[in-house]
Amino acid sequence: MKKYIPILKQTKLFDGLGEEEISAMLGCLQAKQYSYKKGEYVFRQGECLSNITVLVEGNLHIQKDDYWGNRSIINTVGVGEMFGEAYAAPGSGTLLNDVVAVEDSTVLFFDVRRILTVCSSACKFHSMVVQNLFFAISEKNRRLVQKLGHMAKRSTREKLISYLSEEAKRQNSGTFTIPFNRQQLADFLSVDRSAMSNELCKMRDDGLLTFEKNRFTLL
Amino acid sequence: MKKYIPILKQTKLFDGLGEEEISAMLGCLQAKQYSYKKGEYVFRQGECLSNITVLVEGNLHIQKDDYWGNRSIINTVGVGEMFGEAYAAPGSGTLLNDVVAVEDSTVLFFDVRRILTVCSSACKFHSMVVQNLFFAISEKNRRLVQKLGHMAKRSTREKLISYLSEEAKRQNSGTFTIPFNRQQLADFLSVDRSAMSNELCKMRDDGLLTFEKNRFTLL
DNA sequence: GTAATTCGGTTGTTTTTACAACAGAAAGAG
DNA sequence: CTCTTTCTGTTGTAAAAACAACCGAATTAC
Repeated sequence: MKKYIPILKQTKLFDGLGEEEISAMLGCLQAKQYSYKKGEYVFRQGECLSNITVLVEGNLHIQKDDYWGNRSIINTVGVGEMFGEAYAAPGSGTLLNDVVAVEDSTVLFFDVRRILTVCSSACKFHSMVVQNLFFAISEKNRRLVQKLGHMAKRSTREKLISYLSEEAKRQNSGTFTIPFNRQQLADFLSVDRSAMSNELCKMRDDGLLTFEKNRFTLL
Repeated sequence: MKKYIPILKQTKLFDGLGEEEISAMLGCLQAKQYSYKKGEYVFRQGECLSNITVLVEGNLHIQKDDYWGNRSIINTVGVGEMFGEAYAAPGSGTLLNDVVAVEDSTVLFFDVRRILTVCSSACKFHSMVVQNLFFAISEKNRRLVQKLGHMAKRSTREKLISYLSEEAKRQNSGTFTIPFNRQQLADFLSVDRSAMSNELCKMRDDGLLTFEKNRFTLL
């Protein structure tokens, strides 16, 4: 687990802490490490969470499948990102979505109660971590609202423009890659894949953008 | 401002604190009180927030209008609820939405830095309030994900069922009222009002539900 | 009380999307 | 290398939503 400390140092959760301090906290927070093969579930809808987790290898999707097989991708989790933090509060209820590995992935689990309860031992960074937790979840909140903004658009084209513009802005470049293939992007925006594919090509023909695989350029 | 202390005592932000403690904190947090007439803006998109606010009277909508006048209602804020907390972190950027009073409303403003910085004076409840803040934003996060769930549904009927079912569950009753009129509900679910109205009536004819104004019963 | 405005429902038309089926290209397995 | 599977784009059709226009009822303003 030690080898992931440089990654943890980069996370929002441990922002401001040194490697030695993180190392000390790993024990204090009862960190556990699990690995998942591509396609495996990390969590399933309806489960009770008692951990905050950090992805240290791979890629995850937070998603939901309905009775008819329609998939909706809520969010992606990249290396260094956290998930499960919205269920840390007592009385949060059960998980609303599935969390699934879209690549071979490794996840660190931290005991929620250990984070929220100031421990008696030497590690005095709990209050800092709680504030980090608050900042991190704030950012997620803002991103969820942005996603709502994409999905609120009435047409597929507008949804695409809304999403791709944000991504360009976020990556500070008119050329950027997205973490989705076509089907996943359609599931993320809640539209039909073939219709979306069609719309993308029309937008290219209209001179709005170019693309190759998951690399896009806005014009 | 004192008269709102019983309301503040009921909020998630001050959960666990007594009236005297809240009273003390009002000064410590530099609370300010503002009132808004129906239709007035509390905040506008693009503003910088440096306050966490609590609604103590009235009703607010967090919403966004696009260039063509399409309105999208992100969320409602009821008495005792908080808003702006997602922008408390440094580097949060500017507000993505408008916040508007849909009734005559009164709002209390609290200085964010005062909340996050432990003050030197006697009031020792800051860490508790930060944790409360974290729990509150967690819940908002889960509700946003639920809203994404409604909006991810492909048809207007499914969106309605998804939203109304959740509302029934939340209010623990098959009969419940919603905080929207028809236009607002349409803006909330991002669909056309007349089409939605039509669909609601079809659903009633199909025996799925009954309604009168903003009072619904699921069958 | 009357006028004006808002609100909810209805209908017909146009536009958009979903759905289904297929084909070529690319990627992966053996 | 060859076979299989996945991925992306394409097309036509059916279904659904958006849009516009209108009406009566309810609410609000004066």
